[in-house]
Amino acid sequence: MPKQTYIPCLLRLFRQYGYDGATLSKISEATLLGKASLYHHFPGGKDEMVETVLDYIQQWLVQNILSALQSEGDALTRLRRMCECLNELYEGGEQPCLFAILLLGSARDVFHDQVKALFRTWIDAIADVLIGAGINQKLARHRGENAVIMIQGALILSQGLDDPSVFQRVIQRLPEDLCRPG
Amino acid sequence: MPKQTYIPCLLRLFRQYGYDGATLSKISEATLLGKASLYHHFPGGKDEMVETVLDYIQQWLVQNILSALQSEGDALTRLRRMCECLNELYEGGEQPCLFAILLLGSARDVFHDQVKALFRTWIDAIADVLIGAGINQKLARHRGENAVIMIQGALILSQGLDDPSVFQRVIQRLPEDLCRPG
DNA sequence: GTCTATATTAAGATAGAC
DNA sequence: GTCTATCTTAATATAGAC
Repeated sequence: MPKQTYIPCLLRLFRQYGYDGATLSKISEATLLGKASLYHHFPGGKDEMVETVLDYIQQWLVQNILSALQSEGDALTRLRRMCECLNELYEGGEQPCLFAILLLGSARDVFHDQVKALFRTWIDAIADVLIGAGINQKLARHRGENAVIMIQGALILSQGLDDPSVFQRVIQRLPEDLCRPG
Repeated sequence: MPKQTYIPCLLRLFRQYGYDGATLSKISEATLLGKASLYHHFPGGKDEMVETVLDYIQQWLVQNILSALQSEGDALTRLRRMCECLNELYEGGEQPCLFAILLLGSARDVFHDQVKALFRTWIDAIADVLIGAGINQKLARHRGENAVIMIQGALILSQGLDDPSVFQRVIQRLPEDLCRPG
C-alpha cells in the first residue's frame, strides 16, 4: 500500500498519544505493518510520519478551511462554513488539535516553524474575511487571532472537562462574535 | 533536601518537555540528583512527581487565583487581580499550562480526574464573581468557561506564534470582556 | 512492499554501600 | 539522603531474506 494510506491512522495515533507517546510499537500494531515496513515508507522514522501528516493537514486546511473562507456569500456565511469544517476536523470537539500536541511535546522545536506557518495562514484568512466585511485591519487581525484562540482553548477545555459540548457552544457562537460591529 | 525543594525544577521540566519528554535522565541532570535519589523522594516514579507538582499548583491556585477572585472590591477589580496572578504563573505567556500538557500527552488518563477538578474549581470561582455582579447563572457559567478557554487558547497560540504578546493582549482585555452587560 | 531477526540505545526502576 | 552499579524493559533503527 502507498504511504498515503496510513495517514488517517497516524493522525489518530498522534492525537491519542501525543508525539512521544505514539511509539513505533503502537504504530506498527495500528497500521498492521512491521517496523521495517514502516521504515520503508518513512525512512526518516517518526519525524517523517509527523511531517507527512502535517503536510496532509495543510492540504486539508487549504481545501476546506481556506476554501470555505474564500467561498461565495457574506462574511457570516463563510465563517459558518469554516466552523462546519472545524467540527469535522475535530470530530465535534472529541479530538484534540495536532498543532497543540506538537507544541506541547518534546518535539516542539522540530515542527514549530511549520505549525507557526499554518497558524499564520489560518489567522490571515479569517482576518481577510473580516476586512472584506468592513472591519479595520488591526481589529480584524485581533479577531482572527481570537478565533484561533477560542478554538484551541475550547478543544483543551473539552478534553479537560470531558465534555465536547464546550467546543460545540464555542463554534456555534464564533461566527457572529467575529462579525459583530466595532 | 526535602522533596518540596524540587517542585519548581520539576514544573519547569514538565512544561518544557511534556510528560513523556521529561525523562528521568533529564530530571536527574536538572535536579542534580541521581536516579536512585529521585526514587527515594518519589517512590512512585514520574507519576508521583507529576502528582506532587499538581498538588503544588492546586495549592497555588487556591492561595492566589481563588484568593484574588474572593478578595475585596468589585468584580472587575477581582478579575484583574486574577489576571495578574496568571501573568506570573505563565510567565507573561512564555510558559505553557501544565494542565494542557497533561491532557495532550500519553498520561492523560492518569491525571485527567485531577485536571478536570482543577478546571471546574477555577471556572466556578469566576462564575461566582460574575453572579455577584448581577449576571445570571447560566451566562456566568459560560463566561467562566470562556475565560479559561481564552487563557488556554492564548497560551497555545503564544507558543505557536512564538509571541507572548498574544497572551498579554488577551489577559488585558479579559476582565472587561467578562463583566460586560448581557 | 513486507517480513523475521537483531542491533543499539535509552528509559524506568531497584539493590545495596556509604 | 545520596551514591554507584546494575537490571529489565521498551524504543528507535537496520540487515537481509522473500
